[in-house]
Amino acid sequence: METPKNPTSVNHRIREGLSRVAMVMRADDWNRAKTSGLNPAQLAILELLEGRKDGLAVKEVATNLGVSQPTATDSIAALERKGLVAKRSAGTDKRGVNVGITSEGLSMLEAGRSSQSLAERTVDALAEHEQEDLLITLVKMIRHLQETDAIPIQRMCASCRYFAPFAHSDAAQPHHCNFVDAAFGQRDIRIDCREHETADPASRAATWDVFQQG
Amino acid sequence: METPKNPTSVNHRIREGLSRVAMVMRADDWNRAKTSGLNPAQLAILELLEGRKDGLAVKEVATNLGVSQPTATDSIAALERKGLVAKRSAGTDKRGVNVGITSEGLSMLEAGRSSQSLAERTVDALAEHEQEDLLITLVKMIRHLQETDAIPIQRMCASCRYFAPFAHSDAAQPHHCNFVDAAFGQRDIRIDCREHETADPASRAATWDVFQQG
DNA sequence: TTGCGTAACATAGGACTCCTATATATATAT
DNA sequence: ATATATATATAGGAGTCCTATGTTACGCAA
Repeated sequence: METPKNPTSVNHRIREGLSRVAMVMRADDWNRAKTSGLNPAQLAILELLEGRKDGLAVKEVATNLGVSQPTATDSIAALERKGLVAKRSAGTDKRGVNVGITSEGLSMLEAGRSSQSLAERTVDALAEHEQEDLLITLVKMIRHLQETDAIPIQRMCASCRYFAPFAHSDAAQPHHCNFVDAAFGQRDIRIDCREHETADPASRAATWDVFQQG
Repeated sequence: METPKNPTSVNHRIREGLSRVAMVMRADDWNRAKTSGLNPAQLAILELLEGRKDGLAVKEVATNLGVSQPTATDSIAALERKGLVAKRSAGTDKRGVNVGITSEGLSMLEAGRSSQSLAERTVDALAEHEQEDLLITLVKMIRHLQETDAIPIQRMCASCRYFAPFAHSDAAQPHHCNFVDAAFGQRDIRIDCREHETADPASRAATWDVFQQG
């Protein structure tokens, strides 16, 4: 039994697996980014900003990407040089800036979307029910990270005030979104919805309770 | 319906989720690595080499980490300066080298294992059955990547000649490992087993068929 | 056995990531 | 008002990561 890190732990093996998949996704990101003269960090910022028409503060970019603030400043500067993002000063607070994607940035993203990525094909190879389970599991992991303040609130149904889980008896479309006022299913649960509005902690907890029972 | 990338696609949302989790793991890796004066790339190499007492070629390090060969050379050189890995020339072929972890490298890894990482706690927060499902899903994804030659063969049960899936009727321990000659369960499936020996493609396919039915 | 194509690794050059520490200019609380 | 806290920028440094190219060394054929 000469074992490096308790290999009988499911936890450890899951993290090995996640690392592997993450590695592939990172390599994938390089390929996607490279074609447009970018790198993964810059591409990530562009994609982050795509869904936020009001822009983000430098600090928000940093926390969303899990890097330090100076690093975010660095990458934003690189994108600025290329004309893909632009800074404008944020409303009242004269210290803050608002980083927004430019139309050039949007076109660049659009252009890179052509071919199917390796990650995309890999997920496609899973059975439908596996995809659904994986999505829900990821939601649970991300929610846990949010609620323990490890990462900022993500724009998921789980933390959204418009989300009404299991509001319908229809097994295919049990949930309801009060923003678009429509029923939807497990596989339609959002990870990053631009219509998201953060609910207060108490109602988040209540909603999550209901969701978990399903 | 002004949507960036077909948000109705489960595939896309899963990749959003995986990216999020990957990001957290990367940030986590920085913390783990930092305490020992390393960075994630160097830590990854050290961990890769830990399970390979015979060492790896530079090229193998590169493919296993999904980076270019010069990048692998770079990082290996950084580790060499710190005395954590050592190169010796590979047997016959005088072009090749064998990169192996030193005892200093092993101690460094051991020292960094103390505290529970964020990723670890996140996986722990999942229910047991969810952990098991996630592990199996990851195995499927990685296998798909292997079989399509996107990544080199990983040391998983799925590609191992010693793996006999569903050899027993016991629902808790249906599989059998012919290396240790013991039964084991779904949650014990290995992602990176140091006893792995690659089976030939035909028997891999047959084994996988059986495994998938379970 | 000379020679060509190929394979393994190293080097060179360059753009950037990413960190910590610190400076600068507000904002806010006391 | 004054101290403290916040948002961003700068400085400095190690190292990642790429492409392109250089060195050897292998292996097979003419």
